[in-house]
Amino acid sequence: MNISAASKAAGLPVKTVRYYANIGLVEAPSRSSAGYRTYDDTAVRKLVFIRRSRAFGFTIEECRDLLGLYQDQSRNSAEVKRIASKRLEEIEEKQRELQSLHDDLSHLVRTCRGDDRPDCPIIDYLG
Amino acid sequence: MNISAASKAAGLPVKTVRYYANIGLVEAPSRSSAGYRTYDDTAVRKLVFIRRSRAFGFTIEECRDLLGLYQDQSRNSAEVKRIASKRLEEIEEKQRELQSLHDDLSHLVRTCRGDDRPDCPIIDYLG
DNA sequence: CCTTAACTCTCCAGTTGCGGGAAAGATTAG
DNA sequence: CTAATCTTTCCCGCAACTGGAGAGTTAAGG
Repeated sequence: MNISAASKAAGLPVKTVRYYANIGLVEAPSRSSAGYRTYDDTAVRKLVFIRRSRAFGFTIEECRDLLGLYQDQSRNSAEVKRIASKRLEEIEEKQRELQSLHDDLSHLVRTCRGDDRPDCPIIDYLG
Repeated sequence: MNISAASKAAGLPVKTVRYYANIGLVEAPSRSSAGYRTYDDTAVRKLVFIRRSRAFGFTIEECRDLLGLYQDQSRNSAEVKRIASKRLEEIEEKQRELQSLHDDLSHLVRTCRGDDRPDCPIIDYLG
């Protein structure tokens, strides 16, 4: 499988697939005689794993750890849970932050008339 | 006022104050004979305005626009409202995204035993 | 067999919004 | 007078890619 086939199978851009090997997140693929990267199903499965991990917002370093656990048949699920819980707390923190921003900004937007006059509670709030 | 006094008054790091002038977000401050930047209350007010705008998550370019409107006595509040509404929609989009991630990830975390055995619904989901 | 399109390679630069740190000059306190 | 504390400019680094240049490779069609 060449890189574009692997990228389609994994659901990742070609550039990203190369990038993940460059930073050592996945092992460097073997090469054809012309120097083309060749991928097998195992490599694609790892890429899919990373794509799904990234979709949860795990950092590359966290993906590295998760991928290690994925491949470790003697892993402790506690370690996986620890990493996931940490991410969950970050998500909850971000949610609180966004909720606060939303409350404030939506109030301002509602009270702004939005016409051709200069009076504006949004500007008043910011200034 | 030297830069550190202005930075304290504005609630922004010194580096950030310099950065905002470098990218032309605020006008370049006048200089003392030794080349030190000097700030007045007007300059500080603009920096505060930017800090508050940034706190809402407006990009630097949006801050540039908002600052222009702030200083434009003949502005239309409609323009301000348009920019703020756009940001509000982004916030809401992000909230939906985070809610979805939260639902999925919290479910996985709840169902993972988190012990010394390898079985793990989180890994199963990602793999 | 030849052309041409599509694919792949490496390398470098840019993105956003700053932060860190070096080296050099200015100012202030004691 | 000296030491500490500013301040300056400059350049690098972060996260996680993305875009593009320039060069080589391969597959399809005529």
